[in-house]
Amino acid sequence: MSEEKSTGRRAATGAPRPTRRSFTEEQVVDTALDLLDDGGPSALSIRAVAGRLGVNPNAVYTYVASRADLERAVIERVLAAVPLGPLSDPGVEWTAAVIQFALGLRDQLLAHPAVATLMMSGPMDGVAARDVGEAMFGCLARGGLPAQTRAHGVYAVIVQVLGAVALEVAETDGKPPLPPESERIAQRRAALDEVDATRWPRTAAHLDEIAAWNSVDQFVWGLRALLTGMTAA
Amino acid sequence: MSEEKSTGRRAATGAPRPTRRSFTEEQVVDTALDLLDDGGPSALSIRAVAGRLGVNPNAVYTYVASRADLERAVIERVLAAVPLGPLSDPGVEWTAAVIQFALGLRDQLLAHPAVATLMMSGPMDGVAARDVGEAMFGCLARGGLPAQTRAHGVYAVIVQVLGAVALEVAETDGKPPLPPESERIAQRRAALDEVDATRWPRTAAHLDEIAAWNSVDQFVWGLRALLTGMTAA
DNA sequence: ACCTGAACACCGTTCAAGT
DNA sequence: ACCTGAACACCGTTCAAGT
Repeated sequence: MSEEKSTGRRAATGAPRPTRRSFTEEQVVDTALDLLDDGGPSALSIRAVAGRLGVNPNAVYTYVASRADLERAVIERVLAAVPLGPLSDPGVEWTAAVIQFALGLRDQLLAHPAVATLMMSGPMDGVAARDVGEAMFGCLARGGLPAQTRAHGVYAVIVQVLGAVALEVAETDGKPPLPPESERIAQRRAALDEVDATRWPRTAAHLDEIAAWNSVDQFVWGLRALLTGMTAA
Repeated sequence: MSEEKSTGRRAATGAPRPTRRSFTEEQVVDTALDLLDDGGPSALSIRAVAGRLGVNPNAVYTYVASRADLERAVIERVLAAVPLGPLSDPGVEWTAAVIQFALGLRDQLLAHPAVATLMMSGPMDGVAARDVGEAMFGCLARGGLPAQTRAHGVYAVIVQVLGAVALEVAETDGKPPLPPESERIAQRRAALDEVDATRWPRTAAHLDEIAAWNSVDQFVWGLRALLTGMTAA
């Protein structure tokens, strides 16, 4: 109906021309996250996103380059919501700060369980991941750890935290809200009744503790052990 | 051509009748693992397994209940090949035994990278996983750790080991053999050149160390820190 | 009991065409 | 520039039928 070239601008202008997109990339990513939260890991697809937005499947490719690209964006979105404040708060002792941060990261991932799985299956090199690393480096430096220990320590903590959350989430259907901890432990405990005590006697002697492997207590215990060991080294 | 009921046996006999299966479940699982090794994570499908076996897609359901079931079987198969000997060798100091076992598990998973990812996305409650847990319990008991510490410690080690391997593998294409460590580190180092030193100064100060996060050295360092911290507690 | 053949309801991605 | 429409080459799983 109107003249497309009415502005008469050319490529000489570095600024991108105003577009007439129906959505923003943020909306597309939000939709993807909604799908994951509503239906678990298998609910995310380009076609499902398109369907929820009311467009043809291929229209999604206006906003993301591929399904993998969309997944990266969702991960970034969730990671960016993790509180980093504790790590740079000079009033909090550094190991307490790491634990507080780790609990916040865990909360965020348990709120979007399907994303936790996604995070373990691709490189974490986005802006939000960098921010996390940077804040961790700051915290360990504040703790007085020598440079080498700092670098090893930052990654060891990330491994412990993401590993624990991923294994925790792997036992759920990936749809938030997850059952409360007590319920998930009880379910594990019930399943452990099937363990053959003749074949795995030492395991059978620890059924209650094993059932609680998916607990905050275990999470913090592992992290504390790691932090203690890092400091000793 | 022949009489199907020639034996005349009935359901009263508990033993299953002899079958005329074209394959064994083991062959099907082997085929699945071959597909993963040849083509990475996305290469595994029921239809691809069927294709490689030369049968119709649904014939695969004679041997596995579902795709998820097949994945569980593949994980079990890989996990069963991890050497547990070190953990029960009384001649090896217990922390050295854990590290030796962990390196063996890492080797096995780096040889089948796609399986490492699979392992983080489902519950690990198979026979092979139980055997690993049992051996770990034995090792930590031999180390003289009190019962409570043992239970926490076994899981913390599993988290650290599987978390590290999963993140390591997540940066590859999942097809063995993976490039040698030096090459993978060099590639990470090159990518890190893009890091904005103004925005992430502490990160920028550690580019060489961060590039080496995917190394055996880092792997052992994290594990040692954890073991040290566990002993102190 | 185990296979084939056919079908259902999906995928990600690409291409050509419209506006 | 962004959308529609159509297509290609896939999925997991189910059902009915053959042997």
